[in-house]
Formats: sequence, structure tokens, C-alpha cells
Amino acid sequence: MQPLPKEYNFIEIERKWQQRWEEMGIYRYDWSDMKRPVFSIDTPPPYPSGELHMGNVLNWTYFDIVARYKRMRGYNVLFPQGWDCHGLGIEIQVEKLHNIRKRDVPPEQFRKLCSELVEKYIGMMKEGILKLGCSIDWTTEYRTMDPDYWRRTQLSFILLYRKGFMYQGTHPVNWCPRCETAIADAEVDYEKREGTLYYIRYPLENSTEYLLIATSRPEFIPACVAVEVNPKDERFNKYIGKNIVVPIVNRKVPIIAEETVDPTFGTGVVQICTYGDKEDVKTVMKHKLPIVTLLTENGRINENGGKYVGLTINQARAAIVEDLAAAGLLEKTEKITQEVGRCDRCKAHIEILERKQWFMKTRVLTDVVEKTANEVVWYPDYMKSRLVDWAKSLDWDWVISRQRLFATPIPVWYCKKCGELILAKEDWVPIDPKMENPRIDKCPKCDSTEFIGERDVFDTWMDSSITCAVHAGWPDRQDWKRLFPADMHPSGIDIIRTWAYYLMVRHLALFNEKPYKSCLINGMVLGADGRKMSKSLKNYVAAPDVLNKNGADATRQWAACGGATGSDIPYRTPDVEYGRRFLVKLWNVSAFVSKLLHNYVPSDIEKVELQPLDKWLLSKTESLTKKVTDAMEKCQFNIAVEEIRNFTWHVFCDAYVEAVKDRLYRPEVHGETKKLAAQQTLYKVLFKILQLLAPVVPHVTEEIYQALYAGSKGYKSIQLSPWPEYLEEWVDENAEKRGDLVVELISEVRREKAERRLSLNAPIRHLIVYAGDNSAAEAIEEAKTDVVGALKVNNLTVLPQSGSGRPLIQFSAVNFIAEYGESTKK
RNA sequence: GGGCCGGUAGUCUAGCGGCUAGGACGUCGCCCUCACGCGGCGAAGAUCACUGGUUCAAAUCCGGUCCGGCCCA
Repeated sequence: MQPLPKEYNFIEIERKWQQRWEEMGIYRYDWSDMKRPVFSIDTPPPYPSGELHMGNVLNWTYFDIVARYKRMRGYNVLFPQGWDCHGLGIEIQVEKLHNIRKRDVPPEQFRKLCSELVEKYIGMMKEGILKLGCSIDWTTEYRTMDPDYWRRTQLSFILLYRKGFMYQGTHPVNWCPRCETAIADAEVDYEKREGTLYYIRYPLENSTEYLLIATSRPEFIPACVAVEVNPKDERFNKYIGKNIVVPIVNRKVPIIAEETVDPTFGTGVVQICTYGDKEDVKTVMKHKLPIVTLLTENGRINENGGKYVGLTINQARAAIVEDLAAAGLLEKTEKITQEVGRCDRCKAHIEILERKQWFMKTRVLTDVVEKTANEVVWYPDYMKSRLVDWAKSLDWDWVISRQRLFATPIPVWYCKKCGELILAKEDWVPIDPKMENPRIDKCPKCDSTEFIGERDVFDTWMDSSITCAVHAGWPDRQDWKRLFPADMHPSGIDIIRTWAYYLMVRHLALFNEKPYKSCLINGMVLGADGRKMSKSLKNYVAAPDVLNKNGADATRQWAACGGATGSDIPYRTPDVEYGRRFLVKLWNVSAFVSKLLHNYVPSDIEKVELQPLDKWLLSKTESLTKKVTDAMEKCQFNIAVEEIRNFTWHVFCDAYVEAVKDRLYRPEVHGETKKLAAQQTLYKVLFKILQLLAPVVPHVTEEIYQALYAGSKGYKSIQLSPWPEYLEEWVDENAEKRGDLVVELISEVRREKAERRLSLNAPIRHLIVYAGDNSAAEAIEEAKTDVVGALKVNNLTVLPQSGSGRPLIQFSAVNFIAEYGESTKK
């Protein structure tokens, strides 16, 4: 046993162990081990967006605790780490960083710029994860932007296409008529501008009456599919269900009830066109209205526009307004301010267009998703309904195609001549159809030899929604099912609807099997003010700063303890500081124990005379082990940590160590066997404390273990020691009760000393304890050594009868009289 | 508007059918006790949001009201 240095230098200790653990390779999953049970964690590959944030810290701490705990429980733990690289976020940042637009440079060059930025961000995040001391098996590291990962995404698509889950369909998207491309919501700038509101008469069917509708987009009249009014609007609700005639095209459309119509805007009667704006999209979806496509991809009126075909939007508006006026249907116009979307690249007004997209049939799986969600163990349980409710609320299938560059290509081609769809074969992938032709001689349908590669790419969730299988070794390892389904999928509460859901539908569709057996949910990290942490609210704290300042072990305690698993937790400096103080306390008591156990040899232990307080502590340690193990099994990290900290600080340090000091200091008075008993108890209990804490605060426990225990226990790392078993034979309720009485007596006497403003080591000449009955008297008498030592009593009298001294709070039948002052005889 | 969660001392948090409602921070006393002042010993501070109900018993279960939070429309 080596003495521990006086100072606890967490920076040095944490860095040292992070390095050594990696060198020792103790977190490697052993792919060849067929004996130990496996436990696989489906680490969600994060989107590299810069430095690690406190939400990541919370997330990673949770499942690192699980990984470490499971290893100690004897599992062969797979704890992989990947990076979810693709996506619009990176594309936009690259454009900003280099002051370019993606279409300004060749696609290959743009992708290169994206992957460079991703690498930089991965470096930053990885540094944070390493600093947090996560027990990741870095030999598993992967990037979804690598062609080898494309291969898996593309293969999964091919298999799902063959199973009938993938199809092409049309879906409204933001469209820039100038760039002739779909753009994402994030690429649309909104600005206010002055527009005109046109009041137009729409005749009711079979009636001379008409309704006056107000619209800012009369050019969309040919695409009008309904007219809506608020059902509470008494002016118009009598018309609901009737038909109305759309002017110009003379088409009959229904008048429908829609609560979102604002009766005070315009006339309170609104036309729904496909699609004048985003509201129209919602209404059409909601009421399942028919769709009349009006625009071409370059923003001109198509054949559905009748006589206006070929006109631009502005030309069509002018022409239609003129025709309406001529027909006497235009009642008036007025100026309004309206919000319009512009392409953030070219500033052209965006339109909403229906465009061919790829979809995955997810709604057919909803019942299976619900059933499967019920088979999964959720931590906490109520999170299950988030997934089920989400799945049930979906109105349409998952759009898996995007019109972007930095993403996995969709492995299909179209025959230039007949349009036949050519799906890549399994052994063609990874492949980019924009760069390469399909590996066939001719179109199987028309024998043409010219093909057009799919330009669309996959939604980034297509990459990240197969991780459970990929982590297990699919499709390359024969034995991948050994690790599938994953034992645990960890996730933030905010991405249950995406991550947990997409994993579910994809794996169910691919393998008819659930992707994960359990799902561990973490809440959001809030600022100290209780609001969601964000830079704009100025309540943001950077994870690297927190880690540098307080160390990983203190930060991990905050994450584990900030609140119940799944609940949102605020980042509070005092919590982290309390964690730091606990570590100092643990360090100090360990250093103290190492001194007290200087000559102690663990092997010659059984000849000791265990004192009541020794038995008391040993029994309480078992109760603690049980409570902590139960909490760990249920992923109640806050309970586990709270229990260990309170036990360590208050039961172990404040009560036990204080009480046995005298036994250890003065064996000549109390006897060598009693000293040995205290040493043995300290040795055993501190070790268990370190073990129970090891998953939560791995660095400090390792450092203490190596100095105090490695020599006698022999494990290479405390992380490789078996989790303490609950030893029922050490549990002794009677010993606990009797010990409680002794501890209580000691505190009450100390309390009296405090009240009398005496120092705690003020001697007591004579302490008379009225125990009230024989068994209490016996308990105190048996613990005499520690009572006398801890309280500096010269003369102790324990009487079984009742007295009228100062009573104990918990044991009011027991009371005592203390006579202070130096004894004459010593 | 929908789904979920929550309202416990000045602040934060645990407990979720039955012991004097734990703990942390803060506050106030005391102790320079030979591991630790990033400490020790104590003290004050809570009608457990409001309101009905179930129960021998409710912070804990059920209904309603009010107020927050997260996610989604």
C-alpha cells in the first residue's frame, strides 16, 4: 500500500488515466470472446457541429456509466463511436466559411470542403469526449461520410427497395424557380414586402349569391381546390358543405370549415390553392384535397393554367387580374404587408412545388412500432409514449431524398430512353450514380445504353438509422446477430421522434426485429436560469471550459445527479463544485486510510476482534451495495450517486472514521486486535466505496485504487474488478440498530459539547449513560472502546435503568449525564 | 392547438400510499478535534401550487383549476 499524495491534482490524474486506459486497451470489445455475455451500446453518432456541449456531456456520461457498470458486472461491452457527418448544417457552414455557394464550385470540391470542416469538428468533439473520460472502444470509430459507410446505407436501401418499402412519389417542397432546385427550409429567407390584396367574387353554385374572397395571389386561381371559412364565423358558416365556382376556370370546389381561418383578415373567406403558400400545404394535407399543379420547374404556368400557359407568375397575375376586372368579378384591391420567402442564394421568390421524391413506407409499420416499443425497456418508462404517440401522429411517409451534395448518394439510375429505374446490385456499392454508370450493358427494358444517375441524395437520417445493425457488424460479420438487437440505445428526449423512431422503422423493415432492447433517455440541459441553454439567451456554458475547470469526475457527478433520469437538468455551478468537494473529501479520507493502514497486511486478517461499530459499518455497506446496485440496474444514477456520496461522507467519514481514530492511534490502550479490526473494516469498506463509485468517477477511484489496493487485489484496473456482490451474510440488523444507538450517543454528546461551547475533544471526566433497558446498556457497553475514545471520556458508567439526563433524539429512552473537566487521575 | 413532464424551505433537488418530508447551495451560531476550513459540530427555514375525492392513512392515487418546462404542429 502506497501513501497517497496530500494534494488531489485532478487535471494530472485524469489525463494520466485517460492515456493509460487507452494504452492498456481495457475498453476494447473482445470480438473473439464467446464466454462472457455481451452488452452492446448503440452510441448515437453525433453530428459534428463544433465543440462538445453540455447536452453531449449529459448524454455521454449516462451511457459511459452504464458501460463501466456493465463491464464490472462481467459483460463484454461494445461501446462504439461514430460520427454522423452529412447534412445541410455543414453545407451552410462551409458556404459561410469560404464565402461561396455550393453551386459555385464543382460538387467534388464542395464535398471535400465539407469533409474537411467535419474533420475539424470531429477533432473538437473527440477531445471533449476524451476529456470526459468515456470508456469508448476507439478501434470502432467510423464516419458516415466514408464510402465504406455509404455502402451500408446504400445496401440497406437496396434491400428495402426489394422488400417494397421504398417508392417514389410527389411531395411539396420549397422551390427556387430561378435555380430550378428544391431547397430546404433552412435555405429560405423570409422578408416583409408590400403586396396587394385582391377582393374577388366567387359565385355560389346554383345561386345568384357570391362570396367575396381576399387573396394576394390571384394568379393561383386556376389551382384553387377549395374555399375555407371559420366554422364559428356566423356570416359564412351556413355555406359550409356547399360548392362554389372558381372564376376563370369555372371549376366547382367545396366550401370547407377550418378553425385556423382568421375572420378578421380580408373578408374571412380564403381560397386554397396548390400551392400558394405553406398554409395551403397544411390545409390540403389536413383535408385531403386534390392537387392541381400550376407551375413548371422554371416558374411558368403549365397546361393546367388554360389560356395563361407559358406566362411567368407575374405575367399571369396581371392577365388574370385584368380578366377578372373585365368580368366584373374584381371588387377592390388594397395594399398589405406580407411575408414572402426568397431563395437565400439568388433572392428569387420561392414557390412551393410538388416534386418527385423518394419515400420509405413507414406508416404501414405503425402498429408494429407500437407493439415493439412496448417490448423495449424504457428508462424512464413514460418515455415510451413519446415514441408511440409520435408514430401514431404521422400523416405521411418518411421523405428520404434530399437535393443536396454532402450526403450519401441514392444508388439508382434511370434509362435515358424509356425511364426504366435501375437499382444498384448489392456488390456495386458503395457507388455514386452521378459519377458512374450502372454496371450493366443495356437497359433491360429497351436495350438503350444511356443512363441518367439519380441526383438526389439521402436524408442524413438514412445513414444514422441503421447503427444498431452496423455496430453489431452487419453486413460483414457472420455473427452480427450476437450483438443485435443492441442492449441499449441512449438518446436525448428531443430526438426520440427522429432517432429512436427511425431506428425502429428501419430495423423492423430490414430485419423484422427490434433495433434495441432498452432505451435510455436523457433530458435537456438548461441554463442556470432554468431555460434551455443557448448562446442567444446568454446562459450558455461551454463543456470544455467546465471540464478544464472542474475536471471530468466532478462534471460527471453533476450529470449523474442533476436530476432524475430523463428529466431536464439545469447546469448549476454549485452542483459541480459540490462534486469537486466530494472528490477532495474522498481523496483525503483515502490518504488518511492509507496512512492508518501503513503496516496492515490484508492476508492475515481473520484473527480480529470486530467491534460493534465495525459490524455496524460492514452491515450498512451491504445495504448500500444493494441500494446502489438496484439503482444502477434501473439507470437511476442520481439515486446511486446520492446514496454513495452520503454514505461515504457522513456514515464512513463523519461517523465511523471519527469513532475509531482512538482505537487506531492507541492500540496500547485498546488492544492490537481491536486496531486490526478497524483496519480490516476500513480496508474492506473503502474498497467497496471505490468500486461503487468507479462507474461514475472513474479517474479518482482508479488513482486511489492503484495506490492502495492494486498490490493486494491484483486487478489491472478497478474498472476490471468485479462489481461488489451483495453479501447478505454480513447484514446484521441488530448490529445496525445497536450501532445506530452508539453513533447517536456520540453525536448527542458532541451536540452538548457544541452547545456548551466546548471543543469536541474537551475531556469528559465522567459520562453516565442511562440506557433504559439491558439490551441498550449492553450495546453501549460493548462499544465502550469507541465511545470512550471518540468522546474523550475518562470514566464511563452505563446503567440499564432510566435516568433524567439529556435524552437522545432517536432513542429517547436513553439519556446521559456528562461531567466535564479534567479528571484528577489519568 | 396536440403529446409528455413538472409545480416540495430564499434557490435547486430527492421521495411518488404509512417512520420526526431526505439532501445540496445560501443564511446564522460554534469548533484553529493531530486526513480534510474545498473541513467539523450545530441552528433556523416547508400549511409538499390550489381544489374536490378515494383510503384507517395522501406530498405520494383519481378528477378539476391555475402556473411552468420540453417536444411537435
